[in-house]
Amino acid sequence: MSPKPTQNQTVLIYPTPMGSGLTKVLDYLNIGWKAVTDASNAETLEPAGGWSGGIITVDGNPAMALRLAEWLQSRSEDKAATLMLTSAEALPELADNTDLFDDFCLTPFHPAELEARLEHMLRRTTGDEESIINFGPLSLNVETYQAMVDGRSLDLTYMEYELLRFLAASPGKVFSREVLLSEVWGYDYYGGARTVDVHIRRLRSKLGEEHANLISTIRSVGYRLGSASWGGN
Amino acid sequence: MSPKPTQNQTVLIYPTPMGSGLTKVLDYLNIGWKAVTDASNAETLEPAGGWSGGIITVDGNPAMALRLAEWLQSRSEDKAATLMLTSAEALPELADNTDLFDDFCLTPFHPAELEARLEHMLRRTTGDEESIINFGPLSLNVETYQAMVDGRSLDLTYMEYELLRFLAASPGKVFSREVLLSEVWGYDYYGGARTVDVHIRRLRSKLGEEHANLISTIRSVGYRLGSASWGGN
DNA sequence: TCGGACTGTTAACGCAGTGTGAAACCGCGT
DNA sequence: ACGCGGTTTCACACTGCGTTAACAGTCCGA
Repeated sequence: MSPKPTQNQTVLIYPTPMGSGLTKVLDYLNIGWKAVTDASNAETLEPAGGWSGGIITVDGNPAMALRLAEWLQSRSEDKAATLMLTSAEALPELADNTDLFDDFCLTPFHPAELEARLEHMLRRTTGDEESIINFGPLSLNVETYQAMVDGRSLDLTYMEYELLRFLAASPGKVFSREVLLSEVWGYDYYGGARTVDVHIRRLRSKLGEEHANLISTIRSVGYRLGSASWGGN
Repeated sequence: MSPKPTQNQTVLIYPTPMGSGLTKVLDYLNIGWKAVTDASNAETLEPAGGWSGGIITVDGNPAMALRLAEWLQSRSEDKAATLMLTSAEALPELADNTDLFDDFCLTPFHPAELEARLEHMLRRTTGDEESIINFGPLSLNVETYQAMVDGRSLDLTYMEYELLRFLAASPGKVFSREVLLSEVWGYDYYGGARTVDVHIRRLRSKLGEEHANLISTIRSVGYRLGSASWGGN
């Protein structure tokens, strides 16, 4: 979909401090990161949307590294994207725990290699799934009934979700209250037009102050997803 | 399928002649191989069971290497196990065709690295008939009908197991009660929708207080495996 | 044949979600 | 400045949905 996904992902780094080579690659790929010292630390530092993946160095403290990998694996419900950094000497350590990570990279690494592995891995887990509607910072997963803004997951009720989904299906297009009532609520629904207003309001408030304007009001016409600057269809 | 594949597998090697380092690793892992010169050659040399995978060197003739990888990919219906050998210079060439292979290894390679990658890859493709479904702290062994949470084994009844397995097969996806009834109970089952609720409840209670929220309710839609928010809630 | 485990049904209950009215608020034209 | 139609916001009542517990039927092994 989006050519260069505005990386809202944050990967876990172990240990701290991290190598400068790693920093450069992550910066270049525009991947957010946080370095942690152990599992409990990883828990407290966990970003709102959860860890997108992890880059864990084995050498130094293999036991802790493996424990972290395991924790990360069990933590994330969808497939965890974990990459292990290891010297050739520590490789056998990994060979026995091949199910704790997705990929590994020998140190010292060639930046291009790490880059390629990271891109490959993150693309994989970001999952080019279908049935995902994206619109600006908004992202609706129709299968899982989950909604996100800026990587922060929203907790929407049924009607709110349906309404937002309908609007997002035709971004930029304006819908009158009558149309919304008949399309979202049901063809034979008979109710006051206030109903729509209130649901729009609840949506806006859940979107947060900063994104409330994602839904714009067209006075005496109806509502629309997207601000005026967005070219509709 | 095959629990421990007594290596009857044959992997495709390109180009010929191959490096002696590669030979050693393959011999050590007891993996059969045949070296080919091009795609048509690969077709005539193809073993009875088909290629189990490929190890393709990019440098020298990148175009042919990519063509071979593509051929191999299209040849095997399940995911082809293709490993590319490449120098750091030729890496960008690969980065644009990331869907043509499974993994790559920089040359000159450390034998232990190649060994680890091959094992990981081959285990993945041959043994990917993993009869174990993992989801967060949950783990279902389909063959033995055992379920575990946090390493603690659950004893589930038949229906409970079937239901949980169905949910775990598509983690995160929401299923309506009707779908669950028809998919889990049977195509022509006619019963109250409450039946699903009750089984969900029994599952939750067996999962224990701490993990009851593994199954989340989507009001007026259905149920889903996975907590409401992707990270902490 | 009996008994226990598994499965499905029913009904009561609590509550989140939803809809409604009214009041405050705003933009816009006169 | 004023007033009007429309919109936002709030509080409240109600409905429908999910949860839960208890019960009845069924299957299967001892």
